[in-house]
Amino acid sequence: MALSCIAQPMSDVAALRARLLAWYDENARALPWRVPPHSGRRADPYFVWLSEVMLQQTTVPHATPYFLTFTSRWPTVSALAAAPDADVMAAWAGLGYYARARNLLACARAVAADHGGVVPDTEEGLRALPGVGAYTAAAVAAIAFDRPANVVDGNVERVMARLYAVETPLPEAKPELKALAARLVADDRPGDWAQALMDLGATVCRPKSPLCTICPLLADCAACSDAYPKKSPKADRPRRHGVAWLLTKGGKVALVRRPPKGLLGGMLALPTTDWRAMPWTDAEALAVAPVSAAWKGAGSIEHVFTHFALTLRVMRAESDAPDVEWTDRSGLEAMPSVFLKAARVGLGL
DNA sequence: CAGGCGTGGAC
DNA sequence: TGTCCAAGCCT
Repeated sequence: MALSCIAQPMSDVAALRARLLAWYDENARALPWRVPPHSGRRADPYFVWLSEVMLQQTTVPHATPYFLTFTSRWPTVSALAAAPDADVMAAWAGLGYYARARNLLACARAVAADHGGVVPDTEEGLRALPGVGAYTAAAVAAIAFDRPANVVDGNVERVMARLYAVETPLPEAKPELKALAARLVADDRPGDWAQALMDLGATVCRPKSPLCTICPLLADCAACSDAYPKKSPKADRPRRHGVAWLLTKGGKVALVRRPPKGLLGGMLALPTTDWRAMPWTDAEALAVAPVSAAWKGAGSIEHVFTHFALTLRVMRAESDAPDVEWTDRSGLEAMPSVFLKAARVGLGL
């Protein structure tokens, strides 16, 4: 991309805002939790909050079916608050970052118990809820309540870094990028402004191959390329090894509930050994098997988490066991993806 | 406050 | 294959 960039004076905030809002009027994405610009309606605060939590570090295509399932099954925050933990965790299975589901339920119950089932309408009130950080509080305040909050997510950081050719690398540049975004916030259409910036980042000012030739902020932009944001090098990812125990009884599989905190916390899972740097020999693994049985190798899977890669061997046996939950094949989908993959391989599916 | 915390898709 | 993510939050 070799466009010539002639950035406007930094003072011309009103013109920049007008250009982006006009672009948004024509190009706003239609999403299930949204209302179109100039519709005269506000989005349901529960829908906005739920969608924002699901979209944390998660793509729109991945989150959308979960959003539709949740809102169909639990149409209000009070309905969600009344749901059993196991139902909500199972419905979240596959979406990742399971602390979000635990906090989601805690948040819904706090809203039901402490706020009469009404989502708080200020950044401060929202920020006090579990799982609601600076970004989500600002996003809900702006989008659901039209408050002039500074909504800064990864999209907005990228747009600011390019608009102003910020040389500081991420994550160090975060405060600087947030301050640049704050200069553009105004009382006019704050919800649309926030969504316009994020839509621009998602569809035009993309991480790779930005569409600078059709960008409504081309004349404002100091970069007109993907040369920004600069990024600090990230640490490499270690590998760990584990063994998963696929214990069957007839057509059923034994599942356990993982401890409430930490990796995959609170989720149904296959029993496993520890996940450690050194691969497990058969003898080492069998010494810590959950039950004595005729364990046989049934394959292995690779799975990549945020901060390590896992090689998980699957050992299978037919037996009985105490303190487990027996599930049929359909119940496997209540597990995180790593265990679903392991179960499928072990069962030969 | 740097690191823990998932997943599936793009290239 | 490996690399880089995508609308962050919590401790």
